[in-house]
Amino acid sequence: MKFSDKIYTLLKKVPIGKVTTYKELAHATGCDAYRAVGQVLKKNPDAPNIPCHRVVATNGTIGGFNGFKTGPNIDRKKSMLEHEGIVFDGDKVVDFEKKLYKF
DNA sequence: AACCTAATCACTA
DNA sequence: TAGTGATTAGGTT
Repeated sequence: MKFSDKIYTLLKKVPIGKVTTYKELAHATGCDAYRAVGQVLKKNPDAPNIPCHRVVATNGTIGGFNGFKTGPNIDRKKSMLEHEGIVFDGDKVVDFEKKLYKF
């Protein structure tokens, strides 16, 4: 429970207009459980308070969302991020490293 | 350069 | 205890 709880807390700390990666998130928790992060987010116990859409892959791509590696859900996520101030170039984030929230 | 495979960690049933 | 997953990195073609 510590791992997931940490993930939630960190994610809530991410300000609007910023994004984070699974790797950074995992490293912030102390483990490199990239996949575990996704697992925890998938469960998403506090969806409205946890911006899972601000979590992207390490290379800047969205990676996946809501169990869909690609498709309409991804577009939905992109729209949300654009609304937050994040710009998307195809499936990649523009100035991703610049907008990456560092813990 | 692009694609595919294997490895790794935590969580759920 | 065993299986799964919203990934990542590396090697191969």
